[in-house]
Amino acid sequence: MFRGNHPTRVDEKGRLKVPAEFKRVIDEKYGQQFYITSLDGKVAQVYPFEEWERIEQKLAGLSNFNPTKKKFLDRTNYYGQQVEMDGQGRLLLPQLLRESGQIKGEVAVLGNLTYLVVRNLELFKREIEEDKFTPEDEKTLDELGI
Amino acid sequence: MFRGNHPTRVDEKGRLKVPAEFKRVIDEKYGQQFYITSLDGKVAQVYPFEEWERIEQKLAGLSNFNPTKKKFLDRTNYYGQQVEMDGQGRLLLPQLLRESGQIKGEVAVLGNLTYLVVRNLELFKREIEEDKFTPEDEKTLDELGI
DNA sequence: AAGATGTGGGAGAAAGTGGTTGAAAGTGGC
DNA sequence: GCCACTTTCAACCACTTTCTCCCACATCTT
Repeated sequence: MFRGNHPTRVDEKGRLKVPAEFKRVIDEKYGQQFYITSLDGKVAQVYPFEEWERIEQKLAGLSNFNPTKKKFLDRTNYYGQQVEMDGQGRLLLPQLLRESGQIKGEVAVLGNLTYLVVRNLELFKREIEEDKFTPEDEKTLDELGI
Repeated sequence: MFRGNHPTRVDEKGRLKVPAEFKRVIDEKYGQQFYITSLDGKVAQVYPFEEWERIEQKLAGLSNFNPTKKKFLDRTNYYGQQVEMDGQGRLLLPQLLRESGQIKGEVAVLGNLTYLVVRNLELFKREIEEDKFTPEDEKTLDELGI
């Protein structure tokens, strides 16, 4: 399971260094193959290939004419690419995603249990500053006892 | 199995360079023959010939008077052509399809498991931007645990 | 200080591109 | 119906660009 935030950088060739913390989890549980995609073009989602296959299996249960399935696959196909980790533990991010999400230079790599999320650090920071907690948010958290 | 998006271009002669990633899969599992067709004229579907034959076999099980079969064959015959990959790994796209789907210049080649989908990159991008996820879509995905 | 982690860059291989030539198919006239 | 001309197409060749792999150095951590 991936957890937490490890800031790192994407070099000029578009290679993402997988933080050592996450690398350990990968070496333990997964292979070298990944599926990198996105739903919105803003953040890259990095799935160990085994995890992505599980999602495909779940989708397989839906009709091909299900509009949600179509939208989901259109997006993930548009942004997606299967990539292999190199000997230095780096992943080449698809060019389309680097451009649309400005995923270059300083980025945040966030653990999201079964997959990793990569996003431009500066944009992330700005989003957090702008998206304040509302009273409803606080109420929701209260009810959960957080 | 074909997966993900590999943007490429169709040259002035209408030749599609098969992205190396997909080429590897083809060399491994299939021959040099393809059947290129479409159901809507907007996107080209590129089947390794062996896969297309499987579809034909499935259709063979239906009556010739089945209206769905008739429509399907009318369309795929209208757009379809059998083509062979050249020594440089390129496929000549049927002219009809190049025109009706504006499949020229920058295109996306999308893996769709057993076949490839080719579509104009700009049109694809526009479609994704316009076709937003609705709250119902999110609910459906939630229920699947995605 | 030594090992582990992160970074950059260069050489060679692979992928991608464009053009030319010869063959084949199509067309029209005799 | 046959022949000759025209046009299109497919195969091949050669060049350019990109990418991948690997090496070496820098920096951080224990």
